[in-house]
Amino acid sequence: MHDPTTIEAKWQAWWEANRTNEPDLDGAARPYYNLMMFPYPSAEGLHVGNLYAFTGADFHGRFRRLRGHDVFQPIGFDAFGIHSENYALKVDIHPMELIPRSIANFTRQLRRSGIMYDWSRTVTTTDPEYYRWTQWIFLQLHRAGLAVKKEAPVNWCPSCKTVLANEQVEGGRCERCTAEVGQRLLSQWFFRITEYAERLLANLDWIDWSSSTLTAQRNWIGRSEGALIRFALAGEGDGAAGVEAAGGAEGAGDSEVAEQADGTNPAIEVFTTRPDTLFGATFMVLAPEHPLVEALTTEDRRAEVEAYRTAAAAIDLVERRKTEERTKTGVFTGGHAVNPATGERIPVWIADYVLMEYGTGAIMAVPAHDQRDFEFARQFGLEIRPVVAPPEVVAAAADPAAVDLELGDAAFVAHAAGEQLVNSGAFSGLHAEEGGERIVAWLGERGLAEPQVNFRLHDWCISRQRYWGPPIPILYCDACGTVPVPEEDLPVVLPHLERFKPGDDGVAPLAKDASFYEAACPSCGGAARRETDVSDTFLDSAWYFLRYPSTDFDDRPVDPGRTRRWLPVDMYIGGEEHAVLHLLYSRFITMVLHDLGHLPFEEPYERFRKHGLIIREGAKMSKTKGNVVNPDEYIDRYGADAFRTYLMFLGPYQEGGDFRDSGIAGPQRFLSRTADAVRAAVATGATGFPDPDVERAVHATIRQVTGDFETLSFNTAIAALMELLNALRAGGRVPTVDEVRPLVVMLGPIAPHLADELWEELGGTPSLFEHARWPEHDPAKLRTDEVELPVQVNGKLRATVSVPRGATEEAAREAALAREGVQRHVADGEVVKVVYLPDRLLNFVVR
RNA sequence: GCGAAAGUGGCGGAACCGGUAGACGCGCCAGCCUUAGGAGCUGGUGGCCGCAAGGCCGUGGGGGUUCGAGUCCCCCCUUUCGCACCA
Repeated sequence: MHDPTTIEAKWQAWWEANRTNEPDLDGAARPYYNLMMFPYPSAEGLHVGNLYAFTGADFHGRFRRLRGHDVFQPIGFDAFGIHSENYALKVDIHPMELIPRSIANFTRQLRRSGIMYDWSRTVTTTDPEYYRWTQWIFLQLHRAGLAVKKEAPVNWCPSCKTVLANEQVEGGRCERCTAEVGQRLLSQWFFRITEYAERLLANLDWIDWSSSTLTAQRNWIGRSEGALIRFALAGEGDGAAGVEAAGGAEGAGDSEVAEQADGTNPAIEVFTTRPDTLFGATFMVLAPEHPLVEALTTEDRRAEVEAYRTAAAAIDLVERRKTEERTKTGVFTGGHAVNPATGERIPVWIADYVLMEYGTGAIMAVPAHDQRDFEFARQFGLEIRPVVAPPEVVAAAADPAAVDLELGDAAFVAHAAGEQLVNSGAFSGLHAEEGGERIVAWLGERGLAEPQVNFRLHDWCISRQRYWGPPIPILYCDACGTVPVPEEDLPVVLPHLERFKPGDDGVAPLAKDASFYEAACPSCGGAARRETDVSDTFLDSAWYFLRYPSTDFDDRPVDPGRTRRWLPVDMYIGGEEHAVLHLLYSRFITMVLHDLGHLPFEEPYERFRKHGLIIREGAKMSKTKGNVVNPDEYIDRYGADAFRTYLMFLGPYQEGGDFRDSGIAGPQRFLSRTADAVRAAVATGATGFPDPDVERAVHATIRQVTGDFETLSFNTAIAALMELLNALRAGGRVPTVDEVRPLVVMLGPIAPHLADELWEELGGTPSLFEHARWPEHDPAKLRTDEVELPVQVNGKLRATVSVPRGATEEAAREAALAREGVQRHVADGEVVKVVYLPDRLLNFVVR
């Protein structure tokens, strides 16, 4: 049993003294930027989940390095944000004191893990020299018109009188005082990421990412094609429940509608993906906070409408999104609008199932063909009128303009498989999809509709009414208005506030520090007030990878030369939990900086691979369950090499796996036996490949392991090396140094300390990672003269026979039939067919 | 509800284009060695029948395609994750 502690300390010191892990950023010939998601340095220390992620990325980086690349593998700390702030509040230690401690602890843990970090180029987001450039990025977006101020709702605890982050709301209640949480409108800064929605979506077609991550991004962006349709408001008495429009396209454009579309009377605009169902729109629904509600509401309905709006506003943002089991609620406003297709007066309701944030905040309700509208109509007894039907129903009807379609308990939503329009005037009988286009075109002539694309992606709210973040670099001046802080005045330093708790009065912590917010207007020199919100942590992490190669430049965020050489990132490995927000935001920021001329590329990560989640004995790790793995304990006990090997062996890296204490014994034995075998080989000094079977095993393993590393299949790579070791030691044989050398090199990415030690013992110049090359397999060495041919009868395996490579079918048959087990089954009937795949398989088909 | 992924021994997991299911490891069993220690070494280990040779069954369930299906197609069940009334 070898003692890992000594050699791990030895090699860590060696690597550091010789700057083994610090590539020459200006001279590297084959730069390879291997990025991993930098951690949030929690006070509890490094989590095994972090280490799992980093270890896999390190396997990849070290592999690339042994393949001849100059690998840059930096690390940093994402240290701003609500987690740190809340923890600091809990333990009552100021974050400016707590964070450096946590970072020191993380650094200690990471340094002993054997990961090939370049410690000379770290990035910490809370460092003013870093967030100076975070603020600079804000200013670039502001100047480009991509940072704007808008009103937006936040979670609001009426008892604590404070803004709450979504994480602080539990079951609709404040996690601290359990009061019911509501919403409040605040003026906040937004980045207009929606301007980039189309490009962010389009580029997903060519970047090389894990497919599930691409799907998640596509869904999040949520592009839908449809139409914007305008429904004129109907006056109190006019617009009889007319049906004349049902006569057809010509008749439908009644003068009243045309008149009202000219702007004298505001129309209700809706977005729909189903313009084909317009003739079935029997009512409308607005979001409770829709601006037209006021105007639409009739006197007799006012009290009820107001009550509903107030109640809706009191539901917090988190709860409102939880929709299961909620029955539809809503209130009639008393107002009406005109269906532009039928000319009918239809009632306008408000309901909280319509969201102000999506589309126009208003919908045309087609209960026959939308499940939500259907439920709402059933709830309130509104008309349900089918306008789309399956072709067989249409075929059976005398007139497609007057079809009676029976709906059961659900709306009929199909429309893309040949369904046809019915009860839709002149459009009746058309296929639904074509009908929809024709209806939009027809209304378009009157300015009542136009094709439109909508995204579910929202603009990115970056304002946080908290303390622990970079101040937003904006000033408000009575004379000059909103004034950006001049770039030369950056950073706007976050002051050391003793009392940084979110205010009892709802204002941001920085708004209580006059020495912070009182400033001179950079434009007129008069009194101005600083923005007191800080920015979202996601902004810090949206560009950290751009900074790593340029950390030694203090006069620019990114150095053009370094950036050209190292970026975009060659490989980014990280958790799927960041599949959407972090990855999308960093793509957006990169795209904007590209457009503004600061970067020569618009996609930051050429390849992204997600890693899986690690669980503990079948259950998620959590502090409350007490099943959290502390890496320190395991490294103390088994060494970093064995721990790394086990982490990557316990399951497929991209799917995650189950951590079991007992499992670590296997990898530990494997490393120990490898050391024994190598040392035995060195002791005898025998060279060459005396045994062709062993030589073949060496080459087969090289091929297998190389392929596995390419696809991040680390578990099978380790298994293949274990197999090789078993072959080298089979029957108590002692391997030669030549047999063992490729094993040691391939062990490099897995157990770097031991591999470097054994490399040295084999007579190599340290470090392995500087002087060894990944072995290549020789295809000629894989060939055998004899092959084991599986023989089947009717697809069932009956024997395997040894035949010469490339044997003819006759020869193979003869060899197979010579076997009694085959003969017996073949003799049962007549051989009607023989399937022969040379060197692979022989199958007799017997009837 | 929508989206994504996955169901294989006692356990973690292998299996490239359909072609010897269970590699590798844990655990377990037997043996060896030993100052019995949770060390090391050797061999065995899917289930059932059989002294054996060998046979039958077997990749969540049910159908199908094929000489041949863990792998492809259809239906169903279960689990995990993400989104959550997106019009």
